[in-house]
Amino acid sequence: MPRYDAQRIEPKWQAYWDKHQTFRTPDVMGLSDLDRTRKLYVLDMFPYPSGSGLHVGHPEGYTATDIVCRFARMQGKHVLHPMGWDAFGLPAEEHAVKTGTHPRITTEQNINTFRRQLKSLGFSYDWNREISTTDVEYYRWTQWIFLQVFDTWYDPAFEWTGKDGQRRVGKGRPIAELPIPADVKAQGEEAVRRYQDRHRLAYQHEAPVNWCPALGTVLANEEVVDGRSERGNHPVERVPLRQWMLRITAYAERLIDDLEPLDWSESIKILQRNWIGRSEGAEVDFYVGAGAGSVEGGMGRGGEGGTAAAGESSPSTLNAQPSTSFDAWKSHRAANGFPAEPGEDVLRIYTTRPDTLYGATYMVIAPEHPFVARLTTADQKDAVEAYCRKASQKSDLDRTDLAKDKTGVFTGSYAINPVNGARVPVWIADYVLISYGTGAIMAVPAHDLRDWEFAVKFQLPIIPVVQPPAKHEPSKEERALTATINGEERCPFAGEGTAINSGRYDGTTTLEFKKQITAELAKAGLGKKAVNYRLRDWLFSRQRYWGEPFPIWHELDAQGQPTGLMRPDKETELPVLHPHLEDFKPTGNPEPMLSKAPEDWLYKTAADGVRLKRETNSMPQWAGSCWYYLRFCDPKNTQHFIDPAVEKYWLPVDLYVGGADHAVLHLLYARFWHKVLFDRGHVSTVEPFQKLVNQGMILGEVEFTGFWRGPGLETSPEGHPQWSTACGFAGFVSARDVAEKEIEGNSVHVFRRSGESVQSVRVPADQIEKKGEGFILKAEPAISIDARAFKMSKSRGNVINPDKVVEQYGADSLRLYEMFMGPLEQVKPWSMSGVEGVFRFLGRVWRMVADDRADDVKLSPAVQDVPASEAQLRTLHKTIKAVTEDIEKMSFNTAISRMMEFTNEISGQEPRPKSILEPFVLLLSPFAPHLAEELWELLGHGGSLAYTPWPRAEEKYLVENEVEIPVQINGKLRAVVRVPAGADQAALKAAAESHEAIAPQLAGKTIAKCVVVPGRMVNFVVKG
RNA sequence: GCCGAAGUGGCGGAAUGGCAGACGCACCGGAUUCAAAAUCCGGCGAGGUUCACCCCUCGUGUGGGGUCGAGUCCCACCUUCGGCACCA
Repeated sequence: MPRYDAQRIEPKWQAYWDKHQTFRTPDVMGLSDLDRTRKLYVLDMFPYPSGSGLHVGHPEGYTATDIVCRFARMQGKHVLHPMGWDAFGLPAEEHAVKTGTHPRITTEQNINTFRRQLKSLGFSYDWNREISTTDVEYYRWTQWIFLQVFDTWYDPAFEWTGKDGQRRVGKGRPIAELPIPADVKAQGEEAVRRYQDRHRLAYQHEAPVNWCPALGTVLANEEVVDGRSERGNHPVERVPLRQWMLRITAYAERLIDDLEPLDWSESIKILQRNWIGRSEGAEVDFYVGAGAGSVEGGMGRGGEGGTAAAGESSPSTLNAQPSTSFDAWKSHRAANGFPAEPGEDVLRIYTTRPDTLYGATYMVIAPEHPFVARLTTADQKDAVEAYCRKASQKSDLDRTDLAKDKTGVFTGSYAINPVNGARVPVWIADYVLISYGTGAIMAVPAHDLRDWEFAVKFQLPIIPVVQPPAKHEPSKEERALTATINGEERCPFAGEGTAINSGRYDGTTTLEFKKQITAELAKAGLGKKAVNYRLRDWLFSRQRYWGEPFPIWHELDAQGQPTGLMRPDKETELPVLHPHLEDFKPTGNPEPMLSKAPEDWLYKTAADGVRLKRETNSMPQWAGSCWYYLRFCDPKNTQHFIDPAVEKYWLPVDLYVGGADHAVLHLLYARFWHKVLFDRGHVSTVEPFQKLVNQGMILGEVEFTGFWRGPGLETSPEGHPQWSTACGFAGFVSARDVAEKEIEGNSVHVFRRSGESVQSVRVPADQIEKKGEGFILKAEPAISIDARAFKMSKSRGNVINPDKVVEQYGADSLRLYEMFMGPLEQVKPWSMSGVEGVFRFLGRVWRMVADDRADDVKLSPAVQDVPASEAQLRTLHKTIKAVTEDIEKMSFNTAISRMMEFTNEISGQEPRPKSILEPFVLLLSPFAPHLAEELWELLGHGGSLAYTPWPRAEEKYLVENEVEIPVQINGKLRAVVRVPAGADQAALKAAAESHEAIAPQLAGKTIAKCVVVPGRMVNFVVKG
């Protein structure tokens, strides 16, 4: 009695594909046909093999790509479809801390679980190409690429033609080609090396890390929540540490520009553009002199005495007499131009509104700005130091969270506005970030909301310099900042208009003003046009064990201290393996884990006698995922990271599918590395991923939540309060009377009327009905209930385990259900009865072909070698056409409905011609490959159908003799007429007019107009 | 706050500007069965009308606008979800 038995069929075909290497991609070298129009590279975002195994979210994207690949193979495409593991990362290391198990062992176990699970779903990966970022032979090349980045500097002015044949400006060039200024060269070899190091795309920089003293370890950003450790809720400090940075900002412009032609959704492109955050404006130097006082001749350095001089300045008097040293400085600038480095006598600021320079009434520098000490006068010293200390302890989050309240402190010093010679006080405030622009701003309170807020709080002068357009209404935010100044209600204006109080520029429009003043400042050597990015350089080091070690050595002096000079490992010395560690306990200080390595790993003496210490930071998890798509093309190559001919054939990835959570960082980082490799001639395309699709998240089953006041609840075995009918209904309050509140970081529900807190409880669906907009309790219709699907999480207990689904319904059902749920890119809730539904469909397909009453597997007696009827052929070819088009559009849910329609129609018929069932099985095969293979075999074919040509929809079977055409009167449907398929306008109109339901309605009325669309519809517009 | 996506039956969803609700789930009725499971057939937006077949009105978040005709296009707003959030 063989029913549809997924448990029998699926392992059988998985073993068959394995044994026959059905999905093995032939090597490019062995291909006679290198026609690139035939190649298709389809890539899934490879998973992090976590200890909890596969999640139902994974097979969603993986099934979609698998369908595309199986479909493409049957259309004769040469498909590359690999899978691997993004296996470095924290959890394995944390497990090691707890149990002492080496992360490599944990990782291997997890990978084995993932591989088994993926194989059980029947994906057509070429498992010969499986790679893990933790493989020694893989990260050897990750380290190699790092060395390429290390060996590169960015020349923004370089004009060249890339491997793609395009002419462009700006190139990552070998460090050996970096021009060395004569004065640097004169200082000797060491100075040259340090100069080069400053220009590399991989460079070192002091940056704060999250150091948690209680845990004795450095934490990743995602392990820090609200300034405390996620684990244990201990305080986290920000301590500066030497870090590796990658100069991604050098590529910001190209990362924006090259986005344009890609086949990505516009919203992802916008997300990336916003992340890069390009802004255009000007850099302007404000003179602070040798302490903003007087300067005798030349451009003397500030020095120790500088701050004292500033202290002598009179307090905030705008438009005071410019000092003579300011004049001297200006003429020096006019003669020599705007210097690349600002020097010590000026504060360099960045602004997008150079047109508001006349309204600058003070300046602000970030607490970390290098000029803080210099500009602080003796009497302000204590206040400034206290402020900066406090600021350094705040995390970025604290600084932004406290946005409502501006803080700051006056340095005691003044700067001089280059456009009008006004003396403006210099303040320190943490609303200015050291990491953006120059870390210093000119404040124009009249036209900047933040500056306004600050100026109001500290009573600094506000000078309007932009006249709003005549019918300007202040925006919401502007109005919110309304303040009483000198007895007058005023608010800031951040928009564009015409200049006032701006000397000879009065009357100029904002746009024109910007252009003019930028040009004039440039001519006077006081400023220049500048572009800034919100994007920061990429902090590329972690203090972990389970990441790629850096192939870098630090030179040590006689005392064993690092000199700051570095030596990369030679290519032939790669890979740099992990040192052996006995235990994985944290170091107990902010030093990286690898500093616990044995001496012989940490130190060596170079041939020239210099003592060297290894870099002890490790690379972030992003590193391995930045280039895996390249390695998949040539995973076993021991000579190159990828063979150039292979790269040229397969790249770019034609379709890349993954979660939207990687829409920004992973894609940006990978694109950046790809561009560096392109500039250095290692890859032939500018972009790695031609088409990108983000699958939507799968949520848990819909839950109904009620709110309960007072006692009377039961307790679940896990100890959570629980409701059942036995509790009655008296304790419920309406969901619409409940508000969500944050109390000490936890969200709690409170009853609006009394403020008392209430319990949220799950209510079974059978207690609920729909009323109007929402849901209510059947028993208590006044009580409204929340209905929502939540993200799957262990704590909520709504996680669906794919293994269980496969066990109960089979992989084909899981695959089909995930595709049938709705559009791939949409967020959608899980529903077990939906799985049941597609399972029943597969059962119907089975019975349409196989005899489920026989004792062994054989064809249904209704399936016969008889010619198909016209109607059957039309059904088949309509289905072929629709399914084919839907797969091409990646509209898998509608493709499946089409196949259901076919089955509904054909399965009841007898006899069922083999000739229409066979093509149908082929249509089904990308979606439910195991069942399709089994039925294909049953229909008398040997071997796999994986390379059988895809059925073609033939037009001749699609034409209908008669069609139904809707007839409307005044746009409302009134009848349907049957007419011959090719009926022209006149015939259609005639048929419509004479229709028994229409004729009486037209009688005696004037037909004002008649719209006839052949093959579509007829509409009479009548009067009277 | 800014940017993006989306609001269609009880639920998931379908509809090149042309018959709204395909397909599936849930539910209801029937057949089969000793009975059940499984399976098969039928019904299923709301309201009205009718013995019945039929037919009519309303209906795609809200309000407006264009069109012979709008779920689809335009304007304004509301709600939900995602991202960013002192970036000068």
